[in-house]
Amino acid sequence: MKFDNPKFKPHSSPGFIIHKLDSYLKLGLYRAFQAKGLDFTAEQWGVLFRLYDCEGVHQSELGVRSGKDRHNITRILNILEKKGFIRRVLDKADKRRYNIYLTRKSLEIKEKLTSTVLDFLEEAFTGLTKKDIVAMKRMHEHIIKNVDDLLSRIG
Amino acid sequence: MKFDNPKFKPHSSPGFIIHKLDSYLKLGLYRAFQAKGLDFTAEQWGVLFRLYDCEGVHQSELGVRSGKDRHNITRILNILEKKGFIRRVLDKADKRRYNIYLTRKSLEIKEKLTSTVLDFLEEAFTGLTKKDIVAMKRMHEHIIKNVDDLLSRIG
DNA sequence: TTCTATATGTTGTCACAACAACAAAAAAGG
DNA sequence: CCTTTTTTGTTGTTGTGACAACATATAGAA
Repeated sequence: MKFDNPKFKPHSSPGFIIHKLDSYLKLGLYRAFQAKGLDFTAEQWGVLFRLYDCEGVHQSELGVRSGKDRHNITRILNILEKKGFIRRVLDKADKRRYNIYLTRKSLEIKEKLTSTVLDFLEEAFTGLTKKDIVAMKRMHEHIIKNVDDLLSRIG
Repeated sequence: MKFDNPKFKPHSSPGFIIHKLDSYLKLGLYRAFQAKGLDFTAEQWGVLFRLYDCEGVHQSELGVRSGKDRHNITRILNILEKKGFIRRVLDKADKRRYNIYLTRKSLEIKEKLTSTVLDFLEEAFTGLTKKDIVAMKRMHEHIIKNVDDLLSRIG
């Protein structure tokens, strides 16, 4: 009964804080990109950065690896394609699939993107020790697992 | 230099995990509501629950208190009004303002909503101690402050 | 082989966040 | 008092997440 007491208030609810935290991190990273003339959202960066590791996979696979469903990956890839950062190539063996490849343009900005993200993270996590961050991450993953179990049970 | 090392991977980035955590908490709460026949998103609940404490405030004030800007609060209130959970009442003294009031319907489901949320949180945070949660929340607020400072500086 | 089920990707809808532009009302300044 | 600025709320656009429906292609079962 961690929450069932008279002092429970929505604005101090863990969910409320976590939502705010996520919003701030996304907005902060977006601003950090803007400040360096990079037109990227946190999600677009997430997908592109994932591609640096697994170029050539098809859309659904990329979605799984970057935590997006196939609907959302379609639209994020539309944007990245329009901006010239990725190419869709129809799979010869399975004509349902588009395999995704990087362009020269996206390879050229990889370093700048990555260092911007690292600088931002350094600043966002200033004052926390590595140990803190590891402990926090473990708790986050624990909660995710709890909710995942709950979702599986509900269906 | 907490992040600047060869092992840095996007899928283990704190931002990635936090985004996933936020998504799961919102989806989990939405499902928990659905399972009890309650048609509420996490955000709609957040605004309504805030109103239980400060009925009668005007929209922008409600937005500040529930962490939404005035654009988004307008749309969330549109939904809550359409569903019959709130009423907009034009302020006599300041005709720019709509003060927001609860309806009988929203008062009647307050208990059911609240207990659904508390049950969900209990389950989501199973395995974490109160001390863990307090420590986690403190870290979250610390990061939020770091990013907030950064955003103020960038403008 | 043929019929059915599944996988892949697209499109449309709704909810939400961030942003710009707008109208109306109030406040501040002269 | 009148003009300018600010506040309040709305609307439109874009990006994202969750969902449903769809077409096409592949896989599996009869």
